[in-house]
Amino acid sequence: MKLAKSAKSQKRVLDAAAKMFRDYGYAGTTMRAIADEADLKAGSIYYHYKSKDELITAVLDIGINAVISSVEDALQALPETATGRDRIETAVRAHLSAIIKIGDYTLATRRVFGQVPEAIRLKNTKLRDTYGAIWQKILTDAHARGEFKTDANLTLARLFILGALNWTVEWYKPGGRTIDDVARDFTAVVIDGIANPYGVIHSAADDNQQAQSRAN
Amino acid sequence: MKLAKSAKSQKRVLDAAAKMFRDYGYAGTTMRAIADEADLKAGSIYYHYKSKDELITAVLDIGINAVISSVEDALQALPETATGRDRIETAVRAHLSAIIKIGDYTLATRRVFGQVPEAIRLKNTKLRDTYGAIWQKILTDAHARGEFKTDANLTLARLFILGALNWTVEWYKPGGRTIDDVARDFTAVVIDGIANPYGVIHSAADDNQQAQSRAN
DNA sequence: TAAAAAACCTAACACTAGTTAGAAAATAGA
DNA sequence: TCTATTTTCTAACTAGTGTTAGGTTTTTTA
Repeated sequence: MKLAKSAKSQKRVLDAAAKMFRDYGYAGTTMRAIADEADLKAGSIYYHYKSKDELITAVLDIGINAVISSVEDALQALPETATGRDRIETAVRAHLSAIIKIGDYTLATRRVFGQVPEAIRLKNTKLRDTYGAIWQKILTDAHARGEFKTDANLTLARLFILGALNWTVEWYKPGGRTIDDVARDFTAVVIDGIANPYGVIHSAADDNQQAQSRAN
Repeated sequence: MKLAKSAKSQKRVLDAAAKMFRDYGYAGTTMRAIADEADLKAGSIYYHYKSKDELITAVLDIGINAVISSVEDALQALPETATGRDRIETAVRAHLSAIIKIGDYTLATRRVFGQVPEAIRLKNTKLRDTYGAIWQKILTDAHARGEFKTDANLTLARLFILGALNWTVEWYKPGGRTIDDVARDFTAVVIDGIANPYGVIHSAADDNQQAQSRAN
Protein backbone atom coordinates (compact mmCIF):
# COMPACT_ATOMS: atom_id res chain seq x y z
CA MET A 1 0.00 0.00 0.00
CA LYS A 2 1.27 3.45 -0.80
CA LEU A 3 -0.46 5.65 1.75
CA ALA A 4 -2.01 3.98 4.73
CA LYS A 5 -0.45 4.99 8.03
CA SER A 6 -0.59 8.53 6.84
CA ALA A 7 -4.38 8.48 6.69
CA LYS A 8 -4.57 8.00 10.43
CA SER A 9 -2.45 11.04 11.15
CA GLN A 10 -4.36 13.02 8.59
CA LYS A 11 -7.62 12.31 10.35
CA ARG A 12 -6.11 13.10 13.72
CA VAL A 13 -5.04 16.46 12.37
CA LEU A 14 -8.46 17.10 10.86
CA ASP A 15 -10.31 16.21 14.05
CA ALA A 16 -7.98 18.36 16.09
CA ALA A 17 -8.46 21.25 13.68
CA ALA A 18 -12.26 21.00 13.89
CA LYS A 19 -12.14 21.05 17.65
CA MET A 20 -9.78 24.01 17.80
CA PHE A 21 -11.62 26.04 15.17
CA ARG A 22 -14.81 25.37 17.06
CA ASP A 23 -13.40 26.74 20.30
CA TYR A 24 -11.16 29.55 19.15
CA GLY A 25 -12.37 30.63 15.72
CA TYR A 26 -10.38 30.86 12.53
CA ALA A 27 -7.70 33.37 13.41
CA GLY A 28 -7.72 32.30 17.04
CA THR A 29 -6.62 28.79 16.17
CA THR A 30 -2.89 28.37 15.65
CA MET A 31 -1.20 25.63 13.72
CA ARG A 32 0.79 24.90 16.86
CA ALA A 33 -2.40 24.41 18.88
CA ILE A 34 -3.78 22.02 16.27
CA ALA A 35 -0.47 20.18 16.27
CA ASP A 36 -0.54 19.87 20.05
CA GLU A 37 -4.06 18.46 19.98
CA ALA A 38 -3.12 16.03 17.21
CA ASP A 39 0.04 15.01 19.05
CA LEU A 40 2.66 16.08 16.55
CA LYS A 41 4.64 19.20 15.69
CA ALA A 42 3.35 22.17 13.74
CA GLY A 43 5.66 21.65 10.82
CA SER A 44 4.40 18.12 10.31
CA ILE A 45 0.90 19.31 9.53
CA TYR A 46 2.19 20.61 6.22
CA TYR A 47 2.93 17.12 5.10
CA HIS A 48 -0.84 16.45 5.15
CA TYR A 49 -2.30 19.86 4.35
CA LYS A 50 -0.45 22.52 2.48
CA SER A 51 -1.90 25.47 4.37
CA LYS A 52 -4.20 26.57 7.14
CA ASP A 53 -6.76 27.56 4.52
CA GLU A 54 -6.85 24.07 3.11
CA LEU A 55 -7.50 22.76 6.61
CA ILE A 56 -10.40 25.07 7.33
CA THR A 57 -11.86 24.34 3.91
CA ALA A 58 -11.84 20.64 4.64
CA VAL A 59 -13.48 21.15 8.02
CA LEU A 60 -16.20 23.39 6.62
CA ASP A 61 -17.03 21.03 3.78
CA ILE A 62 -17.21 18.00 6.01
CA GLY A 63 -19.44 19.85 8.45
CA ILE A 64 -22.09 20.74 5.91
CA ASN A 65 -21.81 17.70 3.70
CA ALA A 66 -22.40 15.39 6.64
CA VAL A 67 -25.64 17.16 7.46
CA ILE A 68 -26.74 17.32 3.83
CA SER A 69 -26.16 13.66 3.07
CA SER A 70 -27.64 12.55 6.37
CA VAL A 71 -30.84 14.45 5.64
CA GLU A 72 -30.96 13.45 1.98
CA ASP A 73 -30.53 9.78 2.77
CA ALA A 74 -33.20 9.83 5.42
CA LEU A 75 -35.65 11.56 3.12
CA GLN A 76 -35.08 9.13 0.28
CA ALA A 77 -35.79 6.23 2.59
CA LEU A 78 -39.31 7.57 3.11
CA PRO A 79 -42.21 6.26 0.99
CA GLU A 80 -43.71 8.44 -1.71
CA THR A 81 -46.81 8.88 0.40
CA ALA A 82 -44.97 10.50 3.27
CA THR A 83 -46.62 13.70 4.42
CA GLY A 84 -44.93 17.06 4.97
CA ARG A 85 -45.02 16.36 8.67
CA ASP A 86 -43.30 13.02 8.15
CA ARG A 87 -40.62 14.62 6.04
CA ILE A 88 -40.01 17.48 8.42
CA GLU A 89 -39.72 15.21 11.42
CA THR A 90 -37.43 12.89 9.51
CA ALA A 91 -35.23 15.72 8.33
CA VAL A 92 -34.99 17.21 11.81
CA ARG A 93 -34.04 13.83 13.22
CA ALA A 94 -31.39 13.29 10.55
CA HIS A 95 -30.05 16.78 11.09
CA LEU A 96 -29.68 16.22 14.81
CA SER A 97 -28.12 12.81 14.28
CA ALA A 98 -25.47 14.26 12.01
CA ILE A 99 -24.76 17.00 14.50
CA ILE A 100 -24.10 14.79 17.48
CA LYS A 101 -22.06 12.44 15.36
CA ILE A 102 -19.63 15.08 14.16
CA GLY A 103 -20.50 17.94 16.45
CA ASP A 104 -17.05 19.51 16.31
CA TYR A 105 -17.29 19.94 12.57
CA THR A 106 -20.80 21.35 12.44
CA LEU A 107 -20.16 23.66 15.36
CA ALA A 108 -16.92 24.81 13.79
CA THR A 109 -18.80 25.42 10.56
CA ARG A 110 -21.33 27.62 12.27
CA ARG A 111 -18.89 29.55 14.39
CA VAL A 112 -16.10 30.05 11.91
CA PHE A 113 -18.03 30.64 8.74
CA GLY A 114 -18.23 34.40 9.16
CA GLN A 115 -14.51 34.83 9.72
CA VAL A 116 -13.00 32.83 6.95
CA PRO A 117 -11.37 34.38 3.86
CA GLU A 118 -13.97 35.29 1.27
CA ALA A 119 -12.87 32.81 -1.39
CA ILE A 120 -13.37 29.92 1.00
CA ARG A 121 -16.68 31.25 2.20
CA LEU A 122 -18.05 31.59 -1.32
CA LYS A 123 -17.36 27.98 -2.18
CA ASN A 124 -18.99 26.81 1.00
CA THR A 125 -22.01 29.03 0.48
CA LYS A 126 -23.11 26.89 -2.44
CA LEU A 127 -23.36 23.88 -0.17
CA ARG A 128 -25.39 25.93 2.27
CA ASP A 129 -27.77 26.94 -0.49
CA THR A 130 -28.12 23.31 -1.43
CA TYR A 131 -29.22 22.52 2.08
CA GLY A 132 -31.69 25.39 2.10
CA ALA A 133 -33.16 24.10 -1.17
CA ILE A 134 -33.81 20.70 0.38
CA TRP A 135 -35.97 22.29 3.05
CA GLN A 136 -37.66 24.61 0.62
CA LYS A 137 -38.71 21.59 -1.45
CA ILE A 138 -40.14 19.80 1.55
CA LEU A 139 -42.26 22.81 2.36
CA THR A 140 -43.42 23.73 -1.15
CA ASP A 141 -44.30 20.13 -2.03
CA ALA A 142 -46.41 19.73 1.08
CA HIS A 143 -47.96 23.11 0.46
CA ALA A 144 -48.85 22.11 -3.10
CA ARG A 145 -50.56 19.02 -1.70
CA GLY A 146 -52.69 21.29 0.46
CA GLU A 147 -51.21 20.18 3.74
CA PHE A 148 -50.32 23.68 4.85
CA LYS A 149 -52.27 26.88 5.21
CA THR A 150 -52.86 28.55 1.85
CA ASP A 151 -51.33 31.79 3.08
CA ALA A 152 -48.47 30.19 5.03
CA ASN A 153 -45.22 32.07 4.54
CA LEU A 154 -43.02 29.17 3.50
CA THR A 155 -39.83 31.15 3.00
CA LEU A 156 -40.07 32.60 6.45
CA ALA A 157 -40.99 29.23 7.89
CA ARG A 158 -37.90 27.75 6.28
CA LEU A 159 -35.67 30.47 7.73
CA PHE A 160 -37.15 29.86 11.16
CA ILE A 161 -36.62 26.15 10.92
CA LEU A 162 -33.06 26.45 9.73
CA GLY A 163 -32.30 29.08 12.33
CA ALA A 164 -33.69 26.96 15.11
CA LEU A 165 -31.88 23.88 13.78
CA ASN A 166 -28.59 25.71 13.52
CA TRP A 167 -29.04 26.74 17.10
CA THR A 168 -29.64 23.23 18.42
CA VAL A 169 -25.93 22.62 18.17
CA GLU A 170 -25.49 25.16 20.96
CA TRP A 171 -27.71 23.50 23.52
CA TYR A 172 -28.29 19.89 22.52
CA LYS A 173 -26.18 17.54 24.57
CA PRO A 174 -26.27 13.76 24.22
CA GLY A 175 -27.51 12.07 27.35
CA GLY A 176 -30.42 14.41 27.88
CA ARG A 177 -33.52 14.29 25.75
CA THR A 178 -33.36 11.76 22.95
CA ILE A 179 -33.12 12.87 19.37
CA ASP A 180 -36.49 11.30 18.61
CA ASP A 181 -38.13 13.32 21.37
CA VAL A 182 -36.64 16.58 20.25
CA ALA A 183 -37.47 15.93 16.60
CA ARG A 184 -41.09 15.14 17.42
CA ASP A 185 -41.65 18.16 19.63
CA PHE A 186 -39.77 20.38 17.26
CA THR A 187 -41.99 19.28 14.39
CA ALA A 188 -45.09 19.71 16.50
CA VAL A 189 -44.27 23.36 17.10
CA VAL A 190 -43.71 24.07 13.44
CA ILE A 191 -46.70 22.15 12.15
CA ASP A 192 -49.34 22.66 14.82
CA GLY A 193 -48.05 25.57 16.84
CA ILE A 194 -48.33 25.72 20.58
CA ALA A 195 -51.77 27.32 20.81
CA ASN A 196 -54.50 25.45 22.58
CA PRO A 197 -56.97 24.58 19.78
CA TYR A 198 -59.81 24.45 22.29
CA GLY A 199 -59.26 27.98 23.55
CA VAL A 200 -58.66 28.96 27.14
CA ILE A 201 -59.64 26.15 29.48
CA HIS A 202 -60.52 28.32 32.44
CA SER A 203 -63.54 29.81 30.76
CA ALA A 204 -65.34 27.62 28.30
CA ALA A 205 -67.59 30.52 27.33
CA ASP A 206 -64.60 32.31 25.84
CA ASP A 207 -63.79 29.55 23.40
CA ASN A 208 -65.64 31.00 20.46
CA GLN A 209 -64.26 34.47 21.07
CA GLN A 210 -60.78 33.06 21.39
CA ALA A 211 -61.10 31.18 18.17
CA GLN A 212 -62.22 34.28 16.37
CA SER A 213 -59.46 36.48 17.68
CA ARG A 214 -56.98 33.81 16.74
CA ALA A 215 -58.30 33.84 13.19
CA ASN A 216 -57.19 37.44 12.65
CA MET B 1 -16.75 70.54 30.55
CA LYS B 2 -14.16 67.97 31.46
CA LEU B 3 -14.70 65.19 28.99
CA ALA B 4 -16.90 65.79 25.97
CA LYS B 5 -15.05 65.63 22.68
CA SER B 6 -13.59 62.36 23.84
CA ALA B 7 -16.99 60.69 23.88
CA LYS B 8 -17.28 61.04 20.14
CA SER B 9 -14.00 59.31 19.47
CA GLN B 10 -14.82 56.68 22.03
CA LYS B 11 -18.03 55.83 20.22
CA ARG B 12 -16.24 55.80 16.88
CA VAL B 13 -13.80 53.28 18.28
CA LEU B 14 -16.58 51.18 19.74
CA ASP B 15 -18.57 51.14 16.50
CA ALA B 16 -15.47 50.26 14.54
CA ALA B 17 -14.65 47.47 16.97
CA ALA B 18 -18.15 46.00 16.69
CA LYS B 19 -17.95 46.01 12.92
CA MET B 20 -14.51 44.41 12.85
CA PHE B 21 -15.29 41.79 15.47
CA ARG B 22 -18.42 40.95 13.52
CA ASP B 23 -16.47 40.35 10.31
CA TYR B 24 -13.23 38.84 11.53
CA GLY B 25 -13.90 37.37 14.95
CA TYR B 26 -12.08 38.04 18.17
CA ALA B 27 -8.51 37.01 17.37
CA GLY B 28 -8.94 37.96 13.72
CA THR B 29 -9.55 41.58 14.59
CA THR B 30 -6.41 43.64 15.17
CA MET B 31 -6.18 46.85 17.10
CA ARG B 32 -4.69 48.41 14.00
CA ALA B 33 -7.70 47.39 11.91
CA ILE B 34 -10.07 48.89 14.46
CA ALA B 35 -7.97 52.04 14.51
CA ASP B 36 -8.08 52.28 10.73
CA GLU B 37 -11.85 51.95 10.70
CA ALA B 38 -12.17 54.54 13.47
CA ASP B 39 -9.78 56.88 11.69
CA LEU B 40 -7.01 57.10 14.23
CA LYS B 41 -3.86 55.21 15.18
CA ALA B 42 -3.69 51.98 17.11
CA GLY B 43 -1.93 53.49 20.09
CA SER B 44 -4.67 56.06 20.54
CA ILE B 45 -7.27 53.43 21.25
CA TYR B 46 -5.59 52.87 24.59
CA TYR B 47 -6.55 56.34 25.66
CA HIS B 48 -10.20 55.23 25.55
CA TYR B 49 -9.98 51.52 26.38
CA LYS B 50 -7.17 49.98 28.28
CA SER B 51 -7.11 46.67 26.44
CA LYS B 52 -8.61 44.65 23.65
CA ASP B 53 -10.49 42.61 26.21
CA GLU B 54 -12.16 45.71 27.59
CA LEU B 55 -13.26 46.56 24.06
CA ILE B 56 -14.80 43.19 23.32
CA THR B 57 -16.50 43.20 26.70
CA ALA B 58 -18.13 46.52 25.93
CA VAL B 59 -19.29 45.33 22.52
CA LEU B 60 -20.76 42.12 23.91
CA ASP B 61 -22.60 43.86 26.72
CA ILE B 62 -24.07 46.49 24.44
CA GLY B 63 -25.20 43.85 21.99
CA ILE B 64 -27.23 41.87 24.49
CA ASN B 65 -28.35 44.72 26.69
CA ALA B 66 -29.85 46.54 23.73
CA VAL B 67 -31.96 43.54 22.88
CA ILE B 68 -32.95 42.89 26.48
CA SER B 69 -34.04 46.43 27.24
CA SER B 70 -35.80 46.80 23.92
CA VAL B 71 -37.84 43.68 24.59
CA GLU B 72 -38.46 44.51 28.25
CA ASP B 73 -39.67 48.01 27.46
CA ALA B 74 -42.00 46.80 24.75
CA LEU B 75 -43.48 44.15 27.02
CA GLN B 76 -44.08 46.57 29.86
CA ALA B 77 -45.96 48.88 27.52
CA LEU B 78 -48.52 46.14 26.96
CA PRO B 79 -51.73 46.02 29.01
CA GLU B 80 -52.16 43.39 31.69
CA THR B 81 -54.72 41.67 29.52
CA ALA B 82 -52.31 41.03 26.67
CA THR B 83 -52.37 37.43 25.50
CA GLY B 84 -49.39 35.18 24.98
CA ARG B 85 -49.71 35.77 21.28
CA ASP B 86 -49.62 39.54 21.83
CA ARG B 87 -46.55 39.25 24.00
CA ILE B 88 -44.69 36.97 21.64
CA GLU B 89 -45.39 39.14 18.62
CA THR B 90 -44.39 42.24 20.58
CA ALA B 91 -41.19 40.65 21.82
CA VAL B 92 -40.25 39.45 18.36
CA ARG B 93 -40.84 42.90 16.95
CA ALA B 94 -38.75 44.53 19.67
CA HIS B 95 -35.99 41.99 19.18
CA LEU B 96 -35.86 42.67 15.44
CA SER B 97 -35.97 46.41 15.99
CA ALA B 98 -33.00 46.25 18.31
CA ILE B 99 -31.12 44.11 15.85
CA ILE B 100 -31.45 46.39 12.85
CA LYS B 101 -30.66 49.40 14.99
CA ILE B 102 -27.34 48.03 16.24
CA GLY B 103 -26.84 45.08 13.96
CA ASP B 104 -23.07 45.18 14.17
CA TYR B 105 -23.16 44.71 17.91
CA THR B 106 -25.66 41.89 17.97
CA LEU B 107 -24.00 40.09 15.11
CA ALA B 108 -20.62 40.52 16.75
CA THR B 109 -22.09 39.14 19.94
CA ARG B 110 -23.34 36.04 18.19
CA ARG B 111 -20.24 35.41 16.14
CA VAL B 112 -17.58 36.20 18.67
CA PHE B 113 -19.10 34.81 21.82
CA GLY B 114 -17.58 31.37 21.43
CA GLN B 115 -14.05 32.65 20.96
CA VAL B 116 -13.67 35.12 23.75
CA PRO B 117 -11.60 34.46 26.90
CA GLU B 118 -13.57 32.47 29.42
CA ALA B 119 -13.79 35.17 32.09
CA ILE B 120 -15.46 37.54 29.65
CA ARG B 121 -17.79 34.86 28.39
CA LEU B 122 -18.95 33.94 31.88
CA LYS B 123 -19.97 37.48 32.74
CA ASN B 124 -21.88 37.77 29.48
CA THR B 125 -23.60 34.44 29.97
CA LYS B 126 -25.60 35.84 32.85
CA LEU B 127 -27.11 38.45 30.56
CA ARG B 128 -27.98 35.73 28.09
CA ASP B 129 -29.71 33.75 30.78
CA THR B 130 -31.66 36.85 31.73
CA TYR B 131 -32.93 37.10 28.20
CA GLY B 132 -33.88 33.45 28.10
CA ALA B 133 -35.81 33.92 31.36
CA ILE B 134 -37.87 36.72 29.81
CA TRP B 135 -39.05 34.37 27.10
CA GLN B 136 -39.61 31.52 29.49
CA LYS B 137 -41.90 33.74 31.54
CA ILE B 138 -43.92 34.77 28.50
CA LEU B 139 -44.49 31.15 27.65
CA THR B 140 -45.19 29.76 31.12
CA ASP B 141 -47.57 32.61 32.00
CA ALA B 142 -49.60 32.08 28.85
CA HIS B 143 -49.52 28.35 29.43
CA ALA B 144 -50.83 28.82 32.96
CA ARG B 145 -53.70 30.86 31.54
CA GLY B 146 -54.57 27.92 29.32
CA GLU B 147 -53.66 29.60 26.07
CA PHE B 148 -51.32 26.85 24.99
CA LYS B 149 -51.66 23.12 24.60
CA THR B 150 -51.50 21.31 27.92
CA ASP B 151 -48.70 19.09 26.71
CA ALA B 152 -46.82 21.82 24.83
CA ASN B 153 -43.06 21.55 25.33
CA LEU B 154 -42.38 25.11 26.44
CA THR B 155 -38.65 24.71 26.93
CA LEU B 156 -38.23 23.39 23.45
CA ALA B 157 -40.50 26.08 22.09
CA ARG B 158 -38.34 28.70 23.77
CA LEU B 159 -35.16 27.23 22.35
CA PHE B 160 -36.84 27.10 18.97
CA ILE B 161 -37.86 30.75 19.20
CA LEU B 162 -34.51 31.98 20.47
CA GLY B 163 -32.64 29.98 17.87
CA ALA B 164 -34.75 31.32 15.06
CA LEU B 165 -34.48 34.85 16.43
CA ASN B 166 -30.73 34.64 16.80
CA TRP B 167 -30.57 33.56 13.21
CA THR B 168 -32.63 36.43 11.83
CA VAL B 169 -29.58 38.61 12.17
CA GLU B 170 -27.99 36.54 9.41
CA TRP B 171 -30.65 37.08 6.79
CA TYR B 172 -32.80 40.04 7.76
CA LYS B 173 -31.90 43.10 5.74
CA PRO B 174 -33.65 46.45 6.09
CA GLY B 175 -35.47 47.43 2.92
CA GLY B 176 -37.02 44.03 2.37
CA ARG B 177 -39.90 42.74 4.43
CA THR B 178 -40.93 45.07 7.22
CA ILE B 179 -40.32 44.17 10.82
CA ASP B 180 -44.05 44.09 11.48
CA ASP B 181 -44.55 41.56 8.70
CA VAL B 182 -41.81 39.29 9.89
CA ALA B 183 -42.94 39.52 13.50
CA ARG B 184 -46.52 38.64 12.58
CA ASP B 185 -45.60 35.66 10.39
CA PHE B 186 -43.04 34.50 12.90
CA THR B 187 -45.61 34.51 15.66
CA ALA B 188 -48.14 32.78 13.43
CA VAL B 189 -45.78 29.85 12.90
CA VAL B 190 -45.03 29.45 16.57
CA ILE B 191 -48.59 29.87 17.77
CA ASP B 192 -50.67 28.27 15.04
CA GLY B 193 -48.16 26.25 13.07
CA ILE B 194 -48.23 25.99 9.32
CA ALA B 195 -50.60 23.04 9.02
CA ASN B 196 -53.85 23.52 7.19
CA PRO B 197 -56.49 23.25 9.91
CA TYR B 198 -59.06 22.14 7.36
CA GLY B 199 -56.97 19.26 6.11
CA VAL B 200 -55.96 18.64 2.52
CA ILE B 201 -58.00 20.76 0.15
CA HIS B 202 -57.76 18.41 -2.82
CA SER B 203 -59.86 15.77 -1.17
CA ALA B 204 -62.51 16.99 1.21
CA ALA B 205 -63.29 13.41 2.20
CA ASP B 206 -59.88 13.15 3.80
CA ASP B 207 -60.44 16.02 6.18
CA ASN B 208 -61.56 13.95 9.09
CA GLN B 209 -58.79 11.45 8.64
CA GLN B 210 -56.25 14.24 8.39
CA ALA B 211 -57.48 15.86 11.55
CA GLN B 212 -57.18 12.58 13.40
CA SER B 213 -53.69 11.78 12.24
CA ARG B 214 -52.66 15.28 13.17
CA ALA B 215 -53.93 14.71 16.67
CA ASN B 216 -51.35 12.01 17.31
C1' DT C 1 -3.64 84.72 24.66
C1' DA C 2 -0.97 81.84 27.88
C1' DA C 3 -1.17 77.67 30.69
C1' DA C 4 -3.18 73.25 31.53
C1' DA C 5 -5.40 69.36 30.17
C1' DA C 6 -6.99 66.24 26.83
C1' DA C 7 -6.41 63.63 22.70
C1' DC C 8 -3.54 61.68 19.58
C1' DC C 9 0.77 59.97 17.31
C1' DT C 10 5.36 57.78 16.76
C1' DA C 11 8.44 54.30 17.48
C1' DA C 12 9.55 50.62 19.62
C1' DC C 13 9.19 46.35 22.82
C1' DA C 14 8.59 41.33 23.40
C1' DC C 15 6.07 37.88 21.44
C1' DT C 16 3.60 34.89 18.35
C1' DA C 17 1.84 33.86 13.72
C1' DG C 18 2.09 30.80 9.31
C1' DT C 19 5.29 28.71 6.69
C1' DT C 20 9.60 26.41 4.90
C1' DA C 21 14.08 23.82 4.12
C1' DG C 22 16.64 20.30 5.40
C1' DA C 23 17.92 16.82 8.80
C1' DA C 24 16.27 12.82 11.49
C1' DA C 25 13.37 9.04 12.48
C1' DA C 26 10.05 5.55 11.33
C1' DT C 27 8.29 2.37 8.10
C1' DA C 28 8.08 -0.70 4.05
C1' DG C 29 9.90 -3.62 0.43
C1' DA C 30 13.69 -6.54 -1.35
C1' DT D 1 19.36 -6.91 6.76
C1' DC D 2 19.92 -2.99 3.56
C1' DT D 3 17.71 0.37 0.91
C1' DA D 4 14.12 3.45 -0.44
C1' DT D 5 10.26 5.80 0.89
C1' DT D 6 7.25 7.93 3.95
C1' DT D 7 6.52 10.56 7.90
C1' DT D 8 8.00 13.62 11.47
C1' DC D 9 10.95 16.98 13.66
C1' DT D 10 14.06 21.00 14.29
C1' DA D 11 15.18 25.53 13.67
C1' DA D 12 14.58 29.40 11.55
C1' DC D 13 12.50 33.43 8.71
C1' DT D 14 9.43 37.17 7.92
C1' DA D 15 5.48 39.44 9.08
C1' DG D 16 2.31 40.96 12.19
C1' DT D 17 0.38 40.90 17.21
C1' DG D 18 -1.06 43.72 21.64
C1' DT D 19 0.83 47.05 24.30
C1' DT D 20 3.56 51.03 26.16
C1' DA D 21 6.46 55.22 27.02
C1' DG D 22 7.24 59.57 25.77
C1' DG D 23 6.67 63.26 22.69
C1' DT D 24 3.23 66.35 19.64
C1' DT D 25 -0.73 68.33 18.58
C1' DT D 26 -5.19 69.90 19.62
C1' DT D 27 -8.58 71.57 22.67
C1' DT D 28 -10.16 73.64 26.85
C1' DT D 29 -9.76 76.77 30.69
C1' DA D 30 -8.64 80.97 32.91
